Amino acid sequence: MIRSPPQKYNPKKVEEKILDFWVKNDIFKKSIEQRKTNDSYVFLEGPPTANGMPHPGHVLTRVMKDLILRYQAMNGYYILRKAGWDTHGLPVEIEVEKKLGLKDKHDIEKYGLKKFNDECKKSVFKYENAWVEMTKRIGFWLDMDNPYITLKNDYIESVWWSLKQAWEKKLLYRGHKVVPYCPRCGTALSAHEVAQGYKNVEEPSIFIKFKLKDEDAYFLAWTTTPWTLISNVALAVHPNATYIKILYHGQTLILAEERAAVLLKGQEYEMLDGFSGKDLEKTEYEPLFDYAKPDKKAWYVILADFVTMEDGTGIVHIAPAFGEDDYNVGVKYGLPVVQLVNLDGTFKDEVTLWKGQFVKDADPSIIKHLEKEGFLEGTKEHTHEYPFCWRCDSPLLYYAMESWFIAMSKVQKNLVDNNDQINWYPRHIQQGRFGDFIRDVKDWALSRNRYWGTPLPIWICTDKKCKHQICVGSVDELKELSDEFPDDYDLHKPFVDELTVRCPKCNSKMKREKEVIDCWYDSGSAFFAQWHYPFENKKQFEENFPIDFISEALDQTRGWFYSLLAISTFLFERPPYKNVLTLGLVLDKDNVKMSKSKRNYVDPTIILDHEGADALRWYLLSANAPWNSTRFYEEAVRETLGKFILTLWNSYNFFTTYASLDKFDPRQDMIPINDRQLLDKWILSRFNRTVSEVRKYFETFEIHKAARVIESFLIEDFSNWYLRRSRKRLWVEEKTDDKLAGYSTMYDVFLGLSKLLAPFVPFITDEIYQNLRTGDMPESIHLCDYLQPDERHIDENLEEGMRRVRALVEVGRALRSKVGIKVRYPLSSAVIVCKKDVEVLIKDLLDLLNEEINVKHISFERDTGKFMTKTVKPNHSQLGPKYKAKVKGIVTAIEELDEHGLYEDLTTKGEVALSVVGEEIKLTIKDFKIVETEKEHIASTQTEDMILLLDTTLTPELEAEGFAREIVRRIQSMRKELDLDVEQQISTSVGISKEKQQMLKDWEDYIKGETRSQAITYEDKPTGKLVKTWDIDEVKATIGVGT
RNA sequence: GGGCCAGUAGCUUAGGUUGGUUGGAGCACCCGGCUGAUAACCGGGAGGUCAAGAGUUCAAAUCUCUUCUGGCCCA
Repeated sequence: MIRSPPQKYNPKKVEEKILDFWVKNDIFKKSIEQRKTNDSYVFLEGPPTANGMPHPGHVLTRVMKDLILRYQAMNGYYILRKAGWDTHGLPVEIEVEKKLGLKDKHDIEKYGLKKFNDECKKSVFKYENAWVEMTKRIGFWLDMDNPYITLKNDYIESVWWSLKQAWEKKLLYRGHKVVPYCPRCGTALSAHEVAQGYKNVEEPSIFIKFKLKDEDAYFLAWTTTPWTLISNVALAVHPNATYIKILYHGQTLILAEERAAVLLKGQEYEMLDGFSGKDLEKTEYEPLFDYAKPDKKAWYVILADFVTMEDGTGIVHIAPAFGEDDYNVGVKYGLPVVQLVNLDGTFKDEVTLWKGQFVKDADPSIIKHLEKEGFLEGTKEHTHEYPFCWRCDSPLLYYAMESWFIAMSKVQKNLVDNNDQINWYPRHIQQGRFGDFIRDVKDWALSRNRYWGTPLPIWICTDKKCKHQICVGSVDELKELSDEFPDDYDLHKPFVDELTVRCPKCNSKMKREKEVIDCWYDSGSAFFAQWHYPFENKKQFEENFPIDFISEALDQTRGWFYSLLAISTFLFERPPYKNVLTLGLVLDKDNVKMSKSKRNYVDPTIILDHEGADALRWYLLSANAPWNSTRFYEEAVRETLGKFILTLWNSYNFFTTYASLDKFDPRQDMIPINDRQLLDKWILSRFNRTVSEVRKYFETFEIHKAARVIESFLIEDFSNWYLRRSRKRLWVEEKTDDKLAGYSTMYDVFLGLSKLLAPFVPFITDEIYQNLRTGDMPESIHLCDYLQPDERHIDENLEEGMRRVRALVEVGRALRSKVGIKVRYPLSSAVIVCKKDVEVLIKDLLDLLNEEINVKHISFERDTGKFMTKTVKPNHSQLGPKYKAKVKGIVTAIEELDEHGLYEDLTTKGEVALSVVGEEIKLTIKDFKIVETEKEHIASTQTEDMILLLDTTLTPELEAEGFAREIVRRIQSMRKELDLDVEQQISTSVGISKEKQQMLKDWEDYIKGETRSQAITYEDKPTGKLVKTWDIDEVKATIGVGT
C-alpha cells in the first residue's frame, strides 16, 4: 500500500534512515553479489592519503566515481569496489615532524628511525575515520573493509617484484642529474611532483657586469637567482646571435644586439663594435667572488643553443650545480661543478659573507653587495613561475644530485602507443597535456632521501673489489640472502637496513642503498599490488586487468594517471586502463582554487547536514561538464535542493497524498497504457525519450547533460505540465478509470524516474522506491536494473502536438493578459488558424488548451478572413526610390480611396491606377504594406505557423461563471488558512449584494463541489471559524467558513 | 616563452561540431495572473557591444587570425 510521506522533506533524516536501511540489510554487498556471474566492469580506486581532512574536491571525485559505478552496476556489471589508502611519503613525514617538533632530518635520526616510522604509521590513519564517514555519508559505495594499503608487507613485496622487473630490463640506474630539490624536505622531487607546485612569484631580477680579463669592458648578464652567482663558472652566448659592444653612461658593455634594442630603447648609447656569438667563445672574464676554488678552468665564455633573445641580455650566467642546462653544457666544456650550497639550502662556510643563510633569503644582501662593488647595472621586478615543494611549500632549488632512476625514456615509444589506446575524457588531454608529457618523457627520479616509504630494494656489496649489486624482488629472496630473518617483520626502515645480507658472489656483507622510493610509484602499482600479485591472486589480477575505468581530478594527469601508465608499460607493455575521466577542479565562489592556506574551502559536512548528500551530489553532477572546474558554495547547493530535490519530493508527495487516499494498489488498479489518456501517453513518451538520452550521454561521460535532461523532464514536463494538467482528474470523488489511469501513469513515472535517478541521488530515490515497490520487486532500488527506453511508447507526433499546444497556451495567456480579461473569466470561443497537418497534430489535445486559457469552445480555420480585416498602406521604401518627389501626391491619392476596396482591387486585378497631377501611375501590391486588423471583439496572436484568435465578448453568463470562480478561489484560500484536511466538509456563508447573489445562483452546485461546502447561505453578517471581507474588482464580499 | 581550457544579462548558465528568423533558460528585481503543490506555478517587463579587434561570407555568439582577461599545465 502506498503511504503518504511527511510533507516537509528533511534531507538529513531521510538520508540517515536510508543509510541505516542499507547497512541493516546489507544492500551494498548484495548489489555486488547478485551480479557475480555477470561480466565485470573493473574499477580502480585512486588511493587518497588519509592524513588530511577530505575537502570538496575529494567529494566531487567520490561522487563521480560512485555515479559511474552505480550506473554500470545497474546495467548488470559485476564491480568490485576495493578501497585503497596511500600511506607513504613526505606528507606523512611532515605531519609527524610537526607533531614531534622535529626540524630537519638530523632531528629525525636523533629521534630514532624506528620510533619515527611508527609515528608515521599511526599518523596515516589519523583522519581515516573522517574519510570513512564522509565516504559513507555521501553514499559512495566502496569496500572499505578490505582496502589495499600501500604500507603492508604484501603490497611492498609486489612493488619490489615490479622494481626487479625493471632491474632485469636494465631500466634502473644510479645517475647524476640536476633535479628539483626541496631543501627543507632534503630530497629530490620527481617531475610530476614539481608539476604540482608552480606558483607565480615576483622577484627581483638583476643585470650584472662581468669584467673582461684583458680589456676594460663588461659582459652584461641577467639573472633571476642572484644567489647562484656565487657559484658562477661561465657565461653562455648564442653562437649565431649578434653581439655588440657599446659605450653607455661612460662604460663599455657587451650584450646581444637584439636585446640592446629592447632594453635600451630610447636611451643614448654609442655603438663601438659588433661580432657574432661564436667570436666571443673562450673570452675570459674576472669572477665576481673569490669563494670558489675550481679544480678546472673556469670563467670564460661558452656557446649554448638554449640562450634565448626573449628576455635578459642574451648572455646567460652558468652555474652547473644549479641548472639542468647549465650542468649539461658544463659537461660538454669540462667546466667545474662549483657547489657552495649545503643540502639544506644554506651557504657553505667558505662563503664567509652569507654562510649559514638560506640562499633565497640572501638574495637582497647579495644584490646590495654587488651594487657596492660596482657590478650591478640595474634591477627589475620580474614575475615568473617558480616551483615550490608541493607539500611543504618551500621554494625548490635545482641541484646536481645522485639518484636512482627508471629509464622511462627507453620505453617512450611504448608509452606513446599505449596512451593512444586509452579513451580520455575529455579527449584533448590525450594528445594535449598528457600526450605532450609522454612524448617528451624524462627518466623517473625514483629514489628519495627520506625514511617513511617503500625501501629501495637494492643492495650493494661492501667489498671494494666485488661491489656486486642486486635488486631483491621478494621476501623469500631476501630471507635467502639474510643471516637471520624473523617471522615477524616489517619491510620498512630500519628493519631492512638492520638485516645482515650476504653477497651471493663473495659472501661479504651487503649494504642497502639508503633511499626509499617515490610514493607515486606505490600508488601507480596499485593495479597489481592490491592483489599481492604475482605472489597470490593471479586469477583475480588477470580478471581485473586492464582496468575499465578510473577517474581523478585534473591534477593527477601527470601524477597517478602517469605513474599507472608508466609502470604498466614497462611491466606488461600495455595500457593499464581503458577509460579515464579527468575531473575539473573545485573552486570557491570567487573562482579561486580551494586550498588550505587560503582557507577558502567549505566544510562538506555542513552542507551534508543542511542540504543533504543528494542535493550536494546533484549540484556537483549537473552544474558543469565533469572536466570543467565547478564553483562550490552552500547557496548553490541550497538552490539545487529547492529547484530539483524538493520539486521531486513535492510532486511525489502530491501523488502519494491522493493515491493513499484512494488506496491505489499497483497490483490491481493499473490501467493498461493503451487505455489511458493522451496526456498519460505523452508523459510516458517524454519519459522514454529522456531515458534514451540519458543513456546516450553516459556513453561519453557527458554527465551534466544527462542530469539536465532529467531535470528538465521532471520540472518542465512532469511537474509543471503533466501534474498540473492532471490535478482535476484526481479531484473527483469516485475511483474512475481515468483517475486510475492517472495514478498508473504517475506510478510508472515515479518508479521509472527513481531508477533513472538512482545512480545520481541514491537516497531519495530509494526512499521513494521503498514506498512504491510491490513484493515481487527487489528490496532496494540499487538492486534493480537500469532502464532501457521502451521505443513503443515514444510517439513523435504526440510530442510535437503537445509542444504546439503548450506554445498556444503560452501565447494565449499572454494575449489574455494583454486584453485584460482574467483567466478566471471564461470566454465563449477561440479559433486556431493553421494548416491541416497542424490541426491533425493538435486536435485531440484541445481540452488542455480549453482549460488553460479558459474558453468554452475551440474551432479551426484555414484563414483569418472571418476575423481580420486586411487593408493596405503605401510602402514608402518601395515608392520612394521609384517616384521620388511624386510620392507625396501618390499618398494623398491613396488616402482618398476606399481602403477595403483598394485591397480587393489589388488582389483581384493585380494593380490600381491613380491619377496624380494629371499623370497616371499604376501601382501593384508590392508597393503596399498589408496590414491586418482584428474585427470587433476579436484578439489575435501568433506562434510558429499558428494564429490564435479569441472572442473577447463577456456575456452576463460568462461573467457569472467567472465571478463564481472568484468566490471559490477565496473560499479555498480560507480553507488553506484554516489548515483543513483535503476531505474536510465546511459550511459557507456569504455576505454580498442582492445582484451578485442572483449571479451566483446558477453556480451554487459548482461552488459547493469545489470547496466541499455542505451549504451556502447568504447573510448580512456571515459567521464561522474564519470570516474575511474581500475586494473582488470593486465588489465587496464577506465570506465566513465554518466546520 | 610554449601548450590546453575558458570568457554569453547583476549571478549561474544553454547554444558553438553542422554559420541562417528576434541569442534561450534559471536565480534575483518589477507588474499582472493562477493555485487544495508554500524553499511552488503561469504571463509580461527590465536587463546582452555573446571579452575586444580584424578577416572569410549574402549572412558570424558559432569558422579563421590577432589581442586582452582568468584558470590549469609545462619550460
